[in-house]
Amino acid sequence: MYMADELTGREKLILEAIIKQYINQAEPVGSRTISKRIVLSLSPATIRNIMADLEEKGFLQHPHTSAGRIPTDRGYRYYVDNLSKKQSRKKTKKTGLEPLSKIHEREELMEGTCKLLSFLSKYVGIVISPRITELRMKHMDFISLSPHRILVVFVSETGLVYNRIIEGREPYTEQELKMMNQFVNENCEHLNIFEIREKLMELVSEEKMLYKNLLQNISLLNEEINRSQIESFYLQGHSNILKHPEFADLQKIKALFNAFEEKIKLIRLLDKCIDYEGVKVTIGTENEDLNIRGCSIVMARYRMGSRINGMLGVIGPTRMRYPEVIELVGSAAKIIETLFCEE
Amino acid sequence: MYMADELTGREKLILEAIIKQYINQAEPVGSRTISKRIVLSLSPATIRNIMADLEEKGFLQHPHTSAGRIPTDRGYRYYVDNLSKKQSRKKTKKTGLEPLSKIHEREELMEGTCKLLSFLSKYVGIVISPRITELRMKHMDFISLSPHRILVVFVSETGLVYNRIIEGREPYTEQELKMMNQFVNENCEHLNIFEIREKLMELVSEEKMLYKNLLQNISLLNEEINRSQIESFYLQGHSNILKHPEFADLQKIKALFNAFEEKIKLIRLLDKCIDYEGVKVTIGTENEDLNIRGCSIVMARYRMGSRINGMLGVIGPTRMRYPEVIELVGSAAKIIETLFCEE
DNA sequence: TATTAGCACTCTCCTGAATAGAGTGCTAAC
DNA sequence: GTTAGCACTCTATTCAGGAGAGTGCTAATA
Repeated sequence: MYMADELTGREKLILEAIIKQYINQAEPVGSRTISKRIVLSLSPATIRNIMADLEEKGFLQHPHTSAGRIPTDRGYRYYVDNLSKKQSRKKTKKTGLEPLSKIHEREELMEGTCKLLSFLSKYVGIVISPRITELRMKHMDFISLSPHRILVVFVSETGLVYNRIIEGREPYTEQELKMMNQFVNENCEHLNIFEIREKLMELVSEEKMLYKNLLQNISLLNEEINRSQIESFYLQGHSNILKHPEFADLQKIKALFNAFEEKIKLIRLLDKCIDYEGVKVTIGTENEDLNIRGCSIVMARYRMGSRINGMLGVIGPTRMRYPEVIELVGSAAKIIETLFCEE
Repeated sequence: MYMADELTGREKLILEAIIKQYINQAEPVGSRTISKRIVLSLSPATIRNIMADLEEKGFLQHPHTSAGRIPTDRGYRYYVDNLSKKQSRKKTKKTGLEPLSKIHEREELMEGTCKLLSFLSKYVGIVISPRITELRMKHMDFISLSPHRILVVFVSETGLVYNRIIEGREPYTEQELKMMNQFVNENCEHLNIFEIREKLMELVSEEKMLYKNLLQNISLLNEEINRSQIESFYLQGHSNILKHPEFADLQKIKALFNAFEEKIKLIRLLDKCIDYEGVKVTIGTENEDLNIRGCSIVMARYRMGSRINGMLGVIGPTRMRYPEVIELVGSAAKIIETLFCEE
């Protein structure tokens, strides 16, 4: 799939110059421009020859005969993998993410991170909370709302709070709830939601019938767990995307905004980076979702505690300021990690 | 401001016909079209005369000399107040909101309502949860996360859950927390968050020093309360708005999407309907926010229990299917109310 | 052999003129 | 009061022409 034709030093230099220029100006880059910009003093004619070579190899393309070149997705990929890395870590200057360290509440932190990602990148920010299934219990409450309905509050060791209402066919007694509460909080610390369910099973087999109704409905929790993933999804900066000239076309805007509203699809798309160490960049057609063609995604996962994964990142046009955004996303992931670890 | 010139029966009929036609077709309406559509058999020339009258009175306008008429904001207002009402309640046919009655969890219900509002209206749906300050306590939990941080879970009588983390300068003991927990749950049922704070004040003056640190920081809750309003705000159907021809202009889209991202401003805008009984319609320039010019808002508040107010509604172009949307929003408010009352 | 200058060629974008079409406003007749 | 007729206005579309940007190729040059 990925042809291994290496580029000469000069080709690399020119490819990089073209991409940088295009990222800044959003217009096809001509040979004259590069001839002037570049350190090597080469005439436009020479540049043209090299450009033709780069086009043949699939790194550049031509909107039409008499226009300059623009990078292909493959061109961007080469740039991200081979050309942009050196400069990316110059000094650890201000990232702009500093305000985050003052937030101590999950929802607020997630939303705040998302806003900052969008604000600093000028693209669209995404943050996904850790799944509840990855969290270990610190405290759990079963609160009676009505004889048929229990509110379950789950607090993780990392301080994240999830709440769900479960609805049963049979009524519960306050008595039952109290016992549940006590049992779970005394016996289930450090367990995740599945393990807690196991423990409850054991309890029932010991003291049969006492919790019959309760347990029957605890299994409902499982269905609910899946849904909770959707709720913990943050997307910010929709209007940012409109500032970029590649989205001057109404059709493209529509397609993209449709994609943004299908949270479930987006989550699936992003899930693919969950095994990836570090910042993952997905460029244009590397994404399967057709509505997202023309866009790149820069994502990183973050860990909370032992193996608790959430994700955050940025979506923008393929013509993205990659080095800057990659660093931003990386820093954000690190900040979130340290914020939740220090407790 | 609002001139009281009444319209003749014929003028009303024609104004209504023009507005209906324009709402459907989104194009300036000519005299020929109306002449054919209308029950009265009048020639285009006569219609033109009446149109000129309506324009003089401020109900219609002319994009340019040789175009048909389009309604002014005032025209829409007259239509909504005087013309559209008769048909609006024909039969209580299916609203499409039925799936809501199966949802029993606050966040899910709010988001689901918002999605349905947007889906059924084809405009943008808005839902605002009740303020925590309006809610009465059913249960409250103070859970220790670390010596300096307490998670406060507040469950209202209506089953809404809010959680906040408060951070103190002085450390708390588990002991103190337990006493707090017990005291609040035994003495503060049915109270709102402010009243609970009062009660805690009393407690401290009785048993001085014991809860010193705790109380000092309970006041922090107040700051947090304000912020919580922002979190309970749902907006859905951004891409719907792009389907309407009045938003073919990129500038308009940008302005509107900027408005959508400034949640706080939006909330303030919508707050104005909180004292209004029934469904409130705000048309075009009746809104102060410049970014929202060209849009109408149809909102209704809903009550949960005694005086607990939330709001829901729809934002769309001034060329909106008012009767239908007004009925939709009204039904949605009623459904939410009954869902939370029956417990 | 690599580089460069020169030049014809291609394609886009902008402008202005011409034209068709929709709908009005006015006048005079019914 | 209503209507037919007609001149008029304004928009939207199409088409041709010209400027501009940038290429691709060829032949000359170092």
